[in-house]
Amino acid sequence: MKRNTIQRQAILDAINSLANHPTAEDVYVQVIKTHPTISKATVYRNLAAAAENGEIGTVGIFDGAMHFDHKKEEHFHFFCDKCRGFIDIPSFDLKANLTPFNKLDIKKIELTLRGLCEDCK
Amino acid sequence: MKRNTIQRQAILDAINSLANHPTAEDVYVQVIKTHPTISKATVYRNLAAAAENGEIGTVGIFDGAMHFDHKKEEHFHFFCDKCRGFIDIPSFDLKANLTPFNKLDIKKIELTLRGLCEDCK
DNA sequence: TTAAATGCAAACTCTTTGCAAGGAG
DNA sequence: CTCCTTGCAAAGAGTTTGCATTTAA
Repeated sequence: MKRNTIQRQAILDAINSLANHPTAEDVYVQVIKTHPTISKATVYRNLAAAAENGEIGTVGIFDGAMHFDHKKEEHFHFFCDKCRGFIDIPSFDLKANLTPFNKLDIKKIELTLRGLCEDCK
Repeated sequence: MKRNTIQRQAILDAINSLANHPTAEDVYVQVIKTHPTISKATVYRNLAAAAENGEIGTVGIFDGAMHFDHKKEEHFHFFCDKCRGFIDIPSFDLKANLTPFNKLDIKKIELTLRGLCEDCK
């Protein structure tokens, strides 16, 4: 049975207020501003559980660390190889291109574009 | 000036003979069959250099470790969440969907589908 | 009351790095 | 003869886990 702890709420608030694509470390740094005694393990545990439940999304591992996403709906990402930031790309339909693979049970689509963003190019 | 060492050649041979999407560990295990004294650090260094040069590709981090790819041409991947294996998906054109983002300098497209493969579903 | 969640520290895995020795060009 | 590359071992980073304690329900 999942419990509504102060820590859990603070972590979800943090990921929403960042509205970024933060790592566990980013979330931790944000949370300790208001809850200075929280443990980093609690941040990891809650982020993993929230991602599992679909309460938050995961972007993937960039620069060595998993990045989480406050948006739950399917969308794609552009990752700038220079400033290391993300830009959201709205989801579009790929099904027509995947009909030859209709034997596969596709549950999730992860599309990441890499290159240089407008400011960095 | 890049040198043609025995180790470098053995590592490239290994990734081609595996023809999989092996991790550095997988490549190491393959290489020590014929070169038992090679160091794992050498495997990591050569894989990183080869990926940098475009001699090999990278698939991304799955199950905690980077997976490399003997194929250099752009293509996509399906990753089975049960058997943890990859299936190659031929590249298809996404440009039409990305015209609203033509300010971005897109250098690489990484598309990973996740779900269950034919055998696992 | 009681089982789930926390905090802490240690452990774990993958990867990188410093340095002396080896080897390709 | 150079200096790039290797092997080794240690370090590093991100993440997970064991366990006693706390706390939500």
